[in-house]
Amino acid sequence: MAKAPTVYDVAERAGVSIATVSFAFRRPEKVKESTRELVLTAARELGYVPSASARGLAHGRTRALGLLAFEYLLESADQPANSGASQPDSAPLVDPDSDEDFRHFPLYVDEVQRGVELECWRRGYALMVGGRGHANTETVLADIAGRVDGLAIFPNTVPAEVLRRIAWRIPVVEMSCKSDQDEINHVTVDNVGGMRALTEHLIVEHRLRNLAFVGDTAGSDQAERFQGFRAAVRAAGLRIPRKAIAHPGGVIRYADVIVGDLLARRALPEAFVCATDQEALALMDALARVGVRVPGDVAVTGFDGIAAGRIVRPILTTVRQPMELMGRAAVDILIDQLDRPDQPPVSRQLPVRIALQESCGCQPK
Amino acid sequence: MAKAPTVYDVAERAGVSIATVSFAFRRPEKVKESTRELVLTAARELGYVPSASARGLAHGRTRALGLLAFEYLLESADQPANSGASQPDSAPLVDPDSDEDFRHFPLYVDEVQRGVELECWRRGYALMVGGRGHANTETVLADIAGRVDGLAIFPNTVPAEVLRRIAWRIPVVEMSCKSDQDEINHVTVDNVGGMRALTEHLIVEHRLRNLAFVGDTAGSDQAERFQGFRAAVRAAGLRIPRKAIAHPGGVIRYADVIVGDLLARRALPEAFVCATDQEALALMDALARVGVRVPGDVAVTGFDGIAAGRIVRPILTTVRQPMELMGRAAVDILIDQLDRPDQPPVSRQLPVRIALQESCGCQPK
DNA sequence: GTTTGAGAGCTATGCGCTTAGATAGCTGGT
DNA sequence: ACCAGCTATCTAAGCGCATAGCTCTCAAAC
Repeated sequence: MAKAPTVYDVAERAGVSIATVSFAFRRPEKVKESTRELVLTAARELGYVPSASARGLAHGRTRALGLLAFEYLLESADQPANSGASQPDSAPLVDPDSDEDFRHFPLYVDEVQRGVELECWRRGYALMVGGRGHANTETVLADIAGRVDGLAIFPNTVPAEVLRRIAWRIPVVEMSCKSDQDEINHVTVDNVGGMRALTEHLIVEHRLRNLAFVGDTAGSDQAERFQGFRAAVRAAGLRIPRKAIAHPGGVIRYADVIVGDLLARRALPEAFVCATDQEALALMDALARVGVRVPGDVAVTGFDGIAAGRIVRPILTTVRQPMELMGRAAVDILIDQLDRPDQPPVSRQLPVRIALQESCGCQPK
Repeated sequence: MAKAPTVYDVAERAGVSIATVSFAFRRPEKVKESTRELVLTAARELGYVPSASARGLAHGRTRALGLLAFEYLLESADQPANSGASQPDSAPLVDPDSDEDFRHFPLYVDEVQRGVELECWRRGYALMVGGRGHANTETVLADIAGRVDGLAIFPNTVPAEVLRRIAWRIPVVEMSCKSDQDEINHVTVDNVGGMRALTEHLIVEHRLRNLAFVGDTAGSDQAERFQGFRAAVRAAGLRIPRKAIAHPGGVIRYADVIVGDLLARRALPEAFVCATDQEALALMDALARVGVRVPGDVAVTGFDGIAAGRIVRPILTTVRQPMELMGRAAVDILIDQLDRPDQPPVSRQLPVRIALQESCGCQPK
């Protein structure tokens, strides 16, 4: 790799000062047309590419936003780059059926991330995505935060304390509902309303009486969904479950245990209303393994609207979040705060949609 | 936003020099444990976050890689951030069936991108993703290139000339088959072998004789697939189609026209072997609209293995690329070149797998 | 008692760019 | 002939960090 040419090289070649070179790129109107041509030509000939580091340092702005990705699946993230590449010349293998891949991607966060990307580009920003990798979250976060003008993060990925320190310097937007009073921006969806409407559907249309809520309710979004569920159950005059069905190790990993336990206690409800699609899918798998039919024996619903829910049979009934829109809204808020600093933190709520499919007993199409 | 504290602020507070602050972070072994504590405490209290711009400038390395995203769908990318967010308090709408979203995401490139991300993080790099937005490709590319230590790009997104200039400064890897002799790295899949195997399947298992290849064959990957198709057809002693079925405006957009034309000429083949999944899906839609049944009247196959192919009925038979792996391999190559400069360009080919599903006439499961 | 050498920390410089303010070259009015 | 008012360009001062090379301290070695 040759040493990269700098403004100095371009300036020398074009016979102007470095200031003119800089202006030729950033303030075309401040430079006479002819000299601008001169500079640009010299730059092209030398293969000059301005250093964003230097610009960021001098200007104080990087024109990049950051996103701390949510790493839901560290196991898979740890696979080395060359696994599977061992037999480059072997005959192609026939692989009749595998939807396993789509169980892991794209998830909720991936679609939100896409929204973040698209909006960043539309607004002329670059996007820096960071992930945990092997380092601890705080290190990675600082790494990203040091490179960008604003930061978007997924819920429950960063300690509030750390977040506050960063929000003190650059705008930060969290893509989840607001927890307590914080000085961070938020993009949320209508968790309560969505889950309430879905639950009402089960009660009114499918005449189900014995509904169970499944999922970890620690996250604030999940808690809101549980709240929406209870509101619907209460409004229908049904018995309100004290608590959600869950497992300390996570519903997804221990779906079999949960199902086995309910079966043993002959306590299978008429419907499993799950806090997330992923939990619903894991539960449907577990139910299938022990021969419980969905939706015949029991209805199952999710929340999010991930692609995997459309691939499985029965298709998952769920509440679809406007994921791309959430990402876009987050970026919109960040850029807004950059353009007009010292604004109070914003909280923007987006609507959701109910997607009635097969797993609740509906016959779509 | 308060002004961000710098090494100077931290140094002053900790009562040391800025060099010590810097060392405390980057070369922990060079400062005494106690002073390191002192510095880190001061840093934490001030909310110090090192500026990556400054570090990049001083050190010459950014520890970030770049990816120029492929923007297959500029229309959708142009939607503003607040569309749809207008009625935040309205009741959730019921939306019985919509898989439209998954027609656009995730596509082939999105899954590759995910591989790039995961591998970057695993290796301790951040990833800068750039997209066209409104600016022209060259501008955006320079913007990204100026920020990173290495660059990954999708095929046919950047003029070779521009690429060469950048590759002269930082390692570049293109995720497609190598076109001519160029000095950039490549990650490829076995386009020829995969398409040949799939075509053979149609000929041998389904006893089809009249096969048509559909798709733009300008891209080098697509050309290889066409080549694999012809090889299989020739080996079976069948008539080799002179050229692929295509349309100047793109198969995807003009699938209806193509189908209408074939129908009018009564020239419907027994199988449409498409160069990409997206083209296959567009074709299947067009066929459905005019009442041609798949796979009853005609078989259809794709290439890529995108999620949307699993969502439609019939499920699309296709050749699955190891997309995540491609992304990982690209990063692997880049980091390798960074660690050991002045190596010759690499080209790594990955194997593919045939996914036999419903659209070719198979009965999976 | 003097010398050596190994820490431990500091000084000083430069990375490549932006930009405020200085300067030089014109035009046109008086 | 002189000055005001432009315009086009330049000079110079950082931006925040990394690091080579230096200084200082103190203990071990002679």
